[in-house]
Amino acid sequence: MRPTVNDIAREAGVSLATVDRVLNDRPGVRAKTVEAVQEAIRRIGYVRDVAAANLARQRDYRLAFVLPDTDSQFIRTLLGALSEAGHLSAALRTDVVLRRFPAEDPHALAGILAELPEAGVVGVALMAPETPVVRDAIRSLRQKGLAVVALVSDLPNTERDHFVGIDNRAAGRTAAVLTGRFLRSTPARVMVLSDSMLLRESIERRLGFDGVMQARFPGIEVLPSLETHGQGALLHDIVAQTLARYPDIGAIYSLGSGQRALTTCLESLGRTGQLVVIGHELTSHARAALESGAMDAVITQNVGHVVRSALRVLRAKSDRVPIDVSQEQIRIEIVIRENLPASLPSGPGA
Amino acid sequence: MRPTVNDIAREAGVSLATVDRVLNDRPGVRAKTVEAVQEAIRRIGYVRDVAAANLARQRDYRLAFVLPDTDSQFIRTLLGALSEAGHLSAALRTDVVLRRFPAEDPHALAGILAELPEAGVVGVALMAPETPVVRDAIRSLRQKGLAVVALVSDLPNTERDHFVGIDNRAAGRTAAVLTGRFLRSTPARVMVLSDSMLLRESIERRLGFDGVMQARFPGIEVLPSLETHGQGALLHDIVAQTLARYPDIGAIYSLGSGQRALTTCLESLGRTGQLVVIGHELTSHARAALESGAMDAVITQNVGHVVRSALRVLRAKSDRVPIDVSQEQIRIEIVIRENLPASLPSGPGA
DNA sequence: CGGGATTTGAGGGGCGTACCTCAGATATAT
DNA sequence: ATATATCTGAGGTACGCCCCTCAAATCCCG
Repeated sequence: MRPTVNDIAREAGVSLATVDRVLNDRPGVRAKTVEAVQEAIRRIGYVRDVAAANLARQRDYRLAFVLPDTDSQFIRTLLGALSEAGHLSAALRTDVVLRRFPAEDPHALAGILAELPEAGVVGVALMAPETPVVRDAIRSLRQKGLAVVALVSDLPNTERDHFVGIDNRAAGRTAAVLTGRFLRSTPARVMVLSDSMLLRESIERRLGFDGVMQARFPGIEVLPSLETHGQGALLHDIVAQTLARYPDIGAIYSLGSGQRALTTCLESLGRTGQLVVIGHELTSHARAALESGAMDAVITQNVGHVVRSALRVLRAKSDRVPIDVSQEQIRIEIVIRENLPASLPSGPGA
Repeated sequence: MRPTVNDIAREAGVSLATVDRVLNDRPGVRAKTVEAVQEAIRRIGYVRDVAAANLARQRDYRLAFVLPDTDSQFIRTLLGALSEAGHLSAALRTDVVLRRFPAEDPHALAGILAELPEAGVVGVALMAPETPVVRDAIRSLRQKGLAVVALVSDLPNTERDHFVGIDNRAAGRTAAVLTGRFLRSTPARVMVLSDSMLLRESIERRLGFDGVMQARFPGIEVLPSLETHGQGALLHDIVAQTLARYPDIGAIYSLGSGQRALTTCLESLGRTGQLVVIGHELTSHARAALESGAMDAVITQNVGHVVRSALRVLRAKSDRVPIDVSQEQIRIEIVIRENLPASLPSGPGA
């Protein structure tokens, strides 16, 4: 039988009211008595029944996901995972609100963040670049008692409680090893594509990639990153020109998550399957590319896991309860055609 | 505000008692009334508050993990994950009992399974080979209302509710692609090691491996599986002899999870780093081997995830509640040094 | 249409916790 | 020692649900 508050009271020789005051940090208890109660708690191994507590407290976790309003494949995948997690969160007295902000406008983002406390939100999962305004907005949220986690893209110099995502340098290193080992002939060049090199993820991946390439694959030359700004036509031109200029390109490393334009481009150039193609994020297009052989490997994080982890961490932080570190670690997954997870009925759609 | 049982009563124009009878399948309600109540439930979108229900019902999930008593690295890792999950399960009113059975004795296993219902167990996670006795034991458990999941090793022809683990054929295919692509020179042979080819996992992995090798890597010859029966000395002799006999062996594929003997053996032969070495299951030794470069890749399943998934599924089955398919899917993970997850303080000990 | 069987309603007690009030006990300062 | 401030105990109500009992209402059948 699990010990209850009544057991604590008996064990500590105090009343239920005092135990309650101690448990919930209410004032009006002598330090000595607090001590005695805590000692009793330790002795009998009491663990608060969170379910009962939440019931009594009428607690429901109102959490916000704040994402840029860009319409990338990755964001869609994330939204898919979020709506999927939403179905089940009813059972966990959690309700999730979604806020989008103009990708290039930190002030708009700060405004949105500032409105959250009034909306009764107790925790925020935020995917955004780190800027001074955002740092201030986060500090202000924390001071108001909200829990804040950085999602996918870390905000290391802010007061966020936690980061849910992967180490992108390690992801870049992983991509480099696969590229290097998958390449058959060794004096070769690698083309690197990126939506934008202003994004922290892209920079970090590139750093990791270059580090490994220099140290372990001296026969491979990595070209400077080519920015495509999410524009398919631009990407097509760049890739075609670069391939023509360097006939010894043996691999393409795509730093961002937009894989569709790349695969259709290679298709139209008749180069599908001739190059090692490695990219990031398992979107539905990346999945199709793996299946068709247009891509060789995808380095990814399990977005379902990311979303669920963010929810769990926000609840835990909001309860001031420790998190299970091993469960909340997001792995850098390597996906090839052979270990592609079965796709599930509910796609990344709306 | 989430609707409650009272809302159902009001909406359906019946009393609370009737709602309760319907919700909990208690007798004494006309079919028509049942219908009306269910209609009301649907209309207002009622979802039972499982936490409150469990509280009222004094429910605690008594679950059993039944594992062979072999002392392999993998079992240790599994036990580590289990004890880790145990810490946190207090909060989920779950208590886990562990039962070990003599690996080669299906009847002893059946006996252990048969005792579980009397011990108040409501769900079982079982890792065992499928035999007729075991099939019968599982059927009997199911008939008594227990939930049964197969752990790591599937029991496809039994009445188990669910399988928590990976598709080992796909895992073998994955290993094959990595082996084939990591190998530098192509007319080459691959040595295949296995603790025992009687285990379903080994057979399935081998099948997957061979399939891909034949189809995609015609220049690679895969040798017959060599059985080492968990004996380090035997493994040493076999590996040494085989390497001497076939100088063109370029890779070693280890079907089982015992990687320590292999790496020490290669070390003593002075061959570390010269061969592509790929194995299964991320045990602490496999982790060390990846870090030192003694192994090139490990195909694995996240045992922490496996254990937590088993617990969630057993609870869900026991509540007759649907499971979240995407969350319960166990991925085939590819681990190389670069994406090795950080090791956590609590190792696979005790 | 009566009588027995079935269905329904009303209500209470409980699960473990939160949060409130008020009276009484104890400590502290003067 | 007294007045005041601080601490403590007793008890109640609530959360959403389960499970039980008993009486009243309704049904079905002959």
